[in-house]
Amino acid sequence: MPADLHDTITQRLRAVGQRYTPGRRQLVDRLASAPRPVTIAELLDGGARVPQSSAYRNLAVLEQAGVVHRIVTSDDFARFELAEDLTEHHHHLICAVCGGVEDFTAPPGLERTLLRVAGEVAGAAGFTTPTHRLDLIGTCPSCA
Amino acid sequence: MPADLHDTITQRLRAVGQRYTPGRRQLVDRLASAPRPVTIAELLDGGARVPQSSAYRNLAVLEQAGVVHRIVTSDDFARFELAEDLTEHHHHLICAVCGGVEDFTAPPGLERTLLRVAGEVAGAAGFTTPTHRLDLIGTCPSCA
DNA sequence: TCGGATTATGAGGATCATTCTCATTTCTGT
DNA sequence: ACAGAAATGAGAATGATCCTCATAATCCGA
Repeated sequence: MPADLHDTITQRLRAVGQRYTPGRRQLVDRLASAPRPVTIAELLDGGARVPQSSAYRNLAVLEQAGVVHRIVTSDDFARFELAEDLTEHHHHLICAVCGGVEDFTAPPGLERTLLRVAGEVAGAAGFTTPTHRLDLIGTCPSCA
Repeated sequence: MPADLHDTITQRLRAVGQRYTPGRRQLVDRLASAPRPVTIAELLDGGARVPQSSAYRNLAVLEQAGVVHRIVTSDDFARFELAEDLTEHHHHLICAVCGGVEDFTAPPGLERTLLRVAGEVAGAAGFTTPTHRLDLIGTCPSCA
């Protein structure tokens, strides 16, 4: 968590004509301190009073600014995390039963290969600014 | 597309106590002939009359039987494709703007590495029967 | 092959995460 | 401080998805 995290976020919000308000900062703090992607329900329940409509609206704004990333699994709840370039590159281990998500980091060799292949394949299909997402799907211990 | 595709599907449905009815077969045929994952809306619009509630129910049944796979992107529409072991192992190129999905196959070397890493990471986290999903995220030509 | 039990179908209604509306509050620049 | 613009929050509206239930199709034993 860089010391200038909030400065970086301020800049990104400015770039899309948005302010870094207290409510948005509160959301960012929650996401930064969570060890895994967080659902809206978790944000609303977890202590601090965050109005539902503001949470949705501000997460959408933060997503547009490239500050947060929305993750959709097979359950009905979207999950949010800080954008990778604000934390560190990682991937997800997803439970096919309950939709739960865990973080993990891949070995450097695999990442290198992924980066190269992503560029090649995306280029061939005419896609621009490619990034990649690697999910491992299985059954988590509590659903086994 | 194996000649015994429908036999295989019949067996998988039987295994979960379900029948391979004409309506379900129609859905499978649609998915088998599509070059990319298909949305419910595309299934409903595309010529043949498929009642909405039956489409949802039967796709859920086929998913439980391991015959079809549900793909969720950032837009509001779930997409469906035949399970990988009924077609061939492949991955997806997803447009971050419109949510559109294209298929692609990864080089064998990358697949080998992915398989190994998936087993290692999932095992360490206590996840069972791991599989992997590699998505390349970018902007498609029509959204660029 | 026939009848009865079981399962699938389809039309419409219900659900619920998400998004929108709008009156009020807060911020920014002067 | 002030005017204009943007953000907030409570509640209503939206819409993809799922459920209900009466009808129709299928299976199976005799």
